[in-house]
Amino acid sequence: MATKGYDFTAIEKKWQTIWDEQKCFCADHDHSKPKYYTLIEFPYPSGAGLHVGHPRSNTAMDIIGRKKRMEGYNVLFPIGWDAFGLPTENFAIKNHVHPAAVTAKNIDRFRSQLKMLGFAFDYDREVDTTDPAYYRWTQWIFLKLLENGLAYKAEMPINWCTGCKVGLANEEVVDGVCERCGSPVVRRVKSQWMLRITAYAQKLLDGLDQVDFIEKVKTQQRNWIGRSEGAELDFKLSGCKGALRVFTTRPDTLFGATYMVVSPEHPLLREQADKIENLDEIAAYQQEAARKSDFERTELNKDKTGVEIRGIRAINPVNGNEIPIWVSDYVLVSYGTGAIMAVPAHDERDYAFARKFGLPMVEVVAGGDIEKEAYTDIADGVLVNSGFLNGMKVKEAKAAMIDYLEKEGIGTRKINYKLRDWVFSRQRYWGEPIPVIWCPNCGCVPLKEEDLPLELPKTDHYMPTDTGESPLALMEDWVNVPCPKCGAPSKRETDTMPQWAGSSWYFLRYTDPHNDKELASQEELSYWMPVDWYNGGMEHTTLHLLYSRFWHKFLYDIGVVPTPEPYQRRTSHGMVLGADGQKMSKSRGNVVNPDDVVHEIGADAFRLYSMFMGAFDQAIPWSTQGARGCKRFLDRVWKLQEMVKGSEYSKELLADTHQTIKKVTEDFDRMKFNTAIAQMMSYVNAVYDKGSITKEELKTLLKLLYPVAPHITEEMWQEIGEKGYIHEQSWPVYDENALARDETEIAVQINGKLRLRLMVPTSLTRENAEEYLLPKPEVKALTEGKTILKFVFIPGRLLNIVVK
RNA sequence: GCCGGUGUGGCGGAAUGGCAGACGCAAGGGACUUAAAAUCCCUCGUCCGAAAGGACGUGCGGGUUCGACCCCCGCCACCGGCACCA
Repeated sequence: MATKGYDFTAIEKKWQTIWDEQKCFCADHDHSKPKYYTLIEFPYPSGAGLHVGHPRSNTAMDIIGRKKRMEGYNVLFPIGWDAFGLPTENFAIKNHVHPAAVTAKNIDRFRSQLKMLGFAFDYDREVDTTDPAYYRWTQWIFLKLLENGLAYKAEMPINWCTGCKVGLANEEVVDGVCERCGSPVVRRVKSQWMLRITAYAQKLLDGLDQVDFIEKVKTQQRNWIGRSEGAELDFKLSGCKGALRVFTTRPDTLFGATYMVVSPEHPLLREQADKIENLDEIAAYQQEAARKSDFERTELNKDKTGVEIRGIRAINPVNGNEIPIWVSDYVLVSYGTGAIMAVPAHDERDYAFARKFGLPMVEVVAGGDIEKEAYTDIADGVLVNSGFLNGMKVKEAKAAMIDYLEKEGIGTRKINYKLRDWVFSRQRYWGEPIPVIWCPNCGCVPLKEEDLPLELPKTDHYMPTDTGESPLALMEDWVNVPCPKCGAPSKRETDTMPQWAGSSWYFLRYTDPHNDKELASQEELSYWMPVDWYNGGMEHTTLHLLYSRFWHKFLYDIGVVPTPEPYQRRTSHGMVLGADGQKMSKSRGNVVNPDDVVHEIGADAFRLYSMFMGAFDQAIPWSTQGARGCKRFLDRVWKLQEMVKGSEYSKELLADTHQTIKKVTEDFDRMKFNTAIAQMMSYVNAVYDKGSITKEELKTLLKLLYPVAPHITEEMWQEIGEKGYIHEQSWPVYDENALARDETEIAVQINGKLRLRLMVPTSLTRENAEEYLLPKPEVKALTEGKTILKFVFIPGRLLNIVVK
């Protein structure tokens, strides 16, 4: 459909060239002005090009940044490329093109698409995570983590993707399949590099109190970290030596522990193998469990499975009862100690398990009916059948039991976190090489800082291996090196880092992107950090956002960065859905291409629609018709040039003009872009009703609209004969006094029902309303012959008279 | 199952204790035009009514309040996240 109106193609090209050539939006190196650092999640340059959803976040922060510049701030709004990653590698494998070549091509495409949309990025500060000059510092941070005991290698059950042949972080497994390739994920034991994020669990939790993140992000992070308080205690074993250690949040129910459960991967099963009488049965169960991911284990939870370990039993430390030990996959090896004491009377899962296998149950908290269900209330219950705890409330009993356990040396107070350490290795080519060497004499030898970056060897052998080794393992020239310490023939680590590595500190590099002495200078970091406003998707709340806070806090602790938190404010945008209300995807055929949209209605209209389509934090379906409506609005704005009469603010529109400045200013700061735009539309409608606009009014409107639609407003600024650029102007301010009107319309209600609308003086207050309003004939007619019980007046809003 | 979010016209949404439906889309009517497009103007929640006007109306059921889309209690549906987390 051909749309007429202003020539957006020529105008947008013109201004993009001017901005680019004159470097209008490069952050100032002069630090005397106050700074403002706006950040978007840097894109992964996929082969599909920019998605129609990208502009939503980008435009929002572009608006904030452009407005902040007009308010006198030195704004940093950088862009870069999160370019390591599996899709690129997979594409390279499939099409026999080197990942580096694919990446370079994709970045060029993304850059030109972003420029086409007119974002005010500082292109002088572009970063690329695959550039050795960048990942040199990613590797440097890894060495620091290693040096500080936060990186370690561990043999542990990991999620093994049967498609990618790599270990995945738990966080990367979605619905039991690999987040990236969709293949089933199984459990497998492998030696992996781990990062001890759990050491920062409490700091990550506490830090949330100091930042301005939207509440649901904080809640999600807190839940993810999952702090719980309880006790860790030992159950002695009968039939063999040793003890079984468990974590419990309900030490008060210890008298009710009637059996124990260990996870299928629990070391007890190996250590006590010679005592266990039914090893075959247990081995079969272990094998079955290994095939299931955590998700499947939980999905099948309606029918609990398990095997009793015969030959060893446990002794309840408070009453000396000998109780059975079971193996079941409803207990996870990765949480707590991988073993539990089961209190079926007061835990739903234990209850279901005990019912299925006919295990005994002892009520130790009175208040429920354990014949019907587990009684889990912790507020009102009173302890029974529990020796010295009898008669206590749950909270009191918990404390008393912990004291007892500590006194008797059975157990200790313990805080546990749901958060698990971060599986950091990938058996892939397209990632940062982990800079360590394995020496037969010295063990793990880190590279020296001056030997960084350890570059990815340029090779065509980037195919994954069936053995699960990294492709780098096959490159003998690269792998075989002398030990830096003793000179003995050694081998390089061949695993690479996950994509999350490069994105965990990129916001630091933006402050000083060309520094080849340190990741960024103290001077630049102290000026720019923290990021003032970071917007991104909810899907990154628990992965990227938590990982980068962890790295940042670590860097703070070792004195590399000046702030304990990286981001002061975090907001989130809603997804852009297809026109059918479904998630956009190639297979559904509902994908909208930004190139097509810009071609038809221009970048300004696209930006405008992205912000107008609905509440910023909600998912909204795309509507091509709706986007055209925004183009129509810009055409109406363009034609205002022909309607200019007079210079200063006109009396007729004075209140409207100031109201618009106020509304737009406040709504932009609150991310209520849709209502800010609606206000400008109403203002333009009012101008059309009046038939003319003054020069000052038009200038103000253009400034307000500029952050959303920068090209058309720059052009009109010039067209109406103004000097300089609109982006150099200062943001309009409103005058509270000018908002005042003499008269205002109020609603008149009788018993809460709307009866009429009335113009009254704005000055009318609660005190004088009754004597002014009651004698009015319109009001009198409504109250005729009735008794007035109550008179409610809200200035400027309404009058409600309660009558009988 | 747990946690979070959402529920308002034909559609996207607005109103966070005070006139429900701003703004936009779609639709219908009109003007301009040889005609169409574009543009401009009007109408546009449902029901009753010729109209004036009235009744009903924000997922459902209760409650608080002079007054509830908004707050409280109990449900339902959809979306998202997490999950035998002991």
